[in-house]
Amino acid sequence: MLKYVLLGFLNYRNASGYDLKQLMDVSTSNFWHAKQSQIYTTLKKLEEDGMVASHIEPQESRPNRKVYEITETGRDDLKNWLSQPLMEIESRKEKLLLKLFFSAQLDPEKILTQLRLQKTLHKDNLEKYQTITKGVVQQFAASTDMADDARLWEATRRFGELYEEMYIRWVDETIEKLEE
Amino acid sequence: MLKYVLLGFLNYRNASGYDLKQLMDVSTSNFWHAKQSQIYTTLKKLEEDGMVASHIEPQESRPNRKVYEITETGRDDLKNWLSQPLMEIESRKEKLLLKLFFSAQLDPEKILTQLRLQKTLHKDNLEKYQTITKGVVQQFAASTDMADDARLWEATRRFGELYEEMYIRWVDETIEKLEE
DNA sequence: CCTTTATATATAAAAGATTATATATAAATC
DNA sequence: GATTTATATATAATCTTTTATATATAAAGG
Repeated sequence: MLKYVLLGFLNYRNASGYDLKQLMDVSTSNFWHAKQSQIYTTLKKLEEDGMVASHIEPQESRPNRKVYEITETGRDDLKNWLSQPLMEIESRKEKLLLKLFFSAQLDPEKILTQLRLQKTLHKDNLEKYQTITKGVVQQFAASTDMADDARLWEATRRFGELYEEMYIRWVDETIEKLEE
Repeated sequence: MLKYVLLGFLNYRNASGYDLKQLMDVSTSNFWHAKQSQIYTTLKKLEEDGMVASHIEPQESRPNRKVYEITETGRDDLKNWLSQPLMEIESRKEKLLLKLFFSAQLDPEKILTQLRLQKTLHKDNLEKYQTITKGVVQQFAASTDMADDARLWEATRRFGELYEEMYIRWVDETIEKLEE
């Protein structure tokens, strides 16, 4: 999948591994994230497969940039993937729920503390979605002729916001029930 | 992490790899799932590490069962993990959002079709949480002295329900905005 | 003056997870 | 009579992801 994130970005403009990591962190990290090392190894594989091509851009006093561009093959693969419908729903992994599920033998106070901590973390995250990320989307929208893109990006930001709101509501509800 | 799911179940009662797969499918699959092959290889590793012990239960006309039980070491490890607080929020991966994010170049009708399809899938899933899974929790609660456990299990079921409701609302909202 | 942050790429090793395949039989469905 | 479902375990190969490490320097902050 990371493959398609990288092709997706490179379809807009050429970028280095470093650029792609920055782009992901401010835009897709909400629903798709990757470590730096994975991005570099995936780019390498994409080049071997002829999906992207690269050239070195020399820099003074900084390591040279290796800038990638998408090839026709890559563009075809991306468009093919985009048009392929998803027939299944995504499965989640939530460590907190896992702990909760097996926490009956534990001191009841301990799981409450953990729930309260997670609530704080999710509240901070919600604020992030309501400020920073919205700004990023608006910037993109204002500076380009990508009105369609901005609508789609706003929809993905909105998902993050709704998710965090739901999560916080669930934690509140759960704490209340466990305190009885 | 799968390690702790298996130890968590074995802390209740002895079970085979097959049993554990069944248990996960009806209870934790909402927030933690695993393929059969991963369960078997993880059990093997847990035995090598002295976290579980196994014995063969012969059966006629069926392959013999390999039944695992948790050891003291395993129990200690599980309790230690349970009491360790989670300092970070879980990151998600959502293919649908990824596609949506890069779908501007695509035929706009295509992404709407995919959104509608996902809505159907999530609606089915919501129904599942409201019927079958609730029944499983109630069964457990009625048949045992595990009232505390049942409250925690209900909380994890409730998460799945809230998540699906949120998801469906988001799809509706997004379809509406894109149809304008 | 010292530490941190930002810029930039790369690889090795390990862990986690999926896909595919093999074997075996009873019971139920078509 | 043929296929599917359920019972049961196991491994090989591959793919995905994380953790850790190495190198190098300018600018900004404390």
